[in-house]
Amino acid sequence: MKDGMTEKSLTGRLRSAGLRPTKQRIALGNLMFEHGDRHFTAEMLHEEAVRDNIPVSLATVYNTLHQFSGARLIREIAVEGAKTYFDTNTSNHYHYFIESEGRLMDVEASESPMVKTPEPPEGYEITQIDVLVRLRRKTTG
Amino acid sequence: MKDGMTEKSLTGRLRSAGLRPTKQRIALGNLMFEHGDRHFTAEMLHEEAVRDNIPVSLATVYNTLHQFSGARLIREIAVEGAKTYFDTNTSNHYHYFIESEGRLMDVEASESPMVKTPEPPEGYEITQIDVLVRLRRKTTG
DNA sequence: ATTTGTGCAAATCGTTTGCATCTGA
DNA sequence: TCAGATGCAAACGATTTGCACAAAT
Repeated sequence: MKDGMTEKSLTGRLRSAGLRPTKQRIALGNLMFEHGDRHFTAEMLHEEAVRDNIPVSLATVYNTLHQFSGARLIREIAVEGAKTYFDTNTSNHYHYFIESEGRLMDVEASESPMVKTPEPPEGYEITQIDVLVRLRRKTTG
Repeated sequence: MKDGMTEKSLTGRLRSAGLRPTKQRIALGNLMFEHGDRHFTAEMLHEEAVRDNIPVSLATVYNTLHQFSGARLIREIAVEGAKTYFDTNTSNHYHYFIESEGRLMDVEASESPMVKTPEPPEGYEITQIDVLVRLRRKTTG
């Protein structure tokens, strides 16, 4: 809403991906992208949409997230448990995960662990390297 | 079966963890540990047990895996999707994951990516760093 | 008009739980 | 004996699916 350009380029990116720019996809896209880099689950995004009076079903949120993921507009992050997280930052970067809060954060580039790409086994190539730095609240003392 | 020592020390390790060395736990422990480092899901281990005529329910397999995990005899690996993987190698090491096959492998120590521990955010401490190297079959050509 | 997307509810999948029964110290 | 373990089936939570209805080109 705050920025016509954002909406226009989102529409264009959807079309390039062969996705019709529907009300729901535009609205969800705006929610995802208008506040910078974000990490969320399908359920979180759905609740946010509902709070914003965007009529959209959870099934459509899942569809949209997977379609956006396929179009490389966002990416999935493997954490664990049942929940799947999504990230609007598709560039190469790593994550902190605070287990007790179920919260994901980007590792700042300056703090980013240096990962030397290993030699993959014969016949295979590396598609991606995920680094998850697990955190817990420091016990005072 | 092949080695009395293995079974004896497993019994001991179970006792130390406050776990009674029951038929099922011993049998599952032997399955897990007798072939060196292994990666598996609860369901894989259950099927293997059934094939070996070890009477054990899937619920008990889950219980056992979590108890062993709590006792640091094995560890969980976050991959993604619903499935949880377990690893008999509890030392610090990283993994390859072949998505198309759902298969996990250890990254050989010599090939291990060098990860520089990042500075955690204020008030938090790092409990673990997971590195998952995603692979796909190389297309010939 | 035709194709694609959406919403609902039911179905699925991995995992967990409640509870009656069994087992090991 | 009896606390702890097991097995079954029902319960669960996240995600997916089938299908009738609605919206986009």
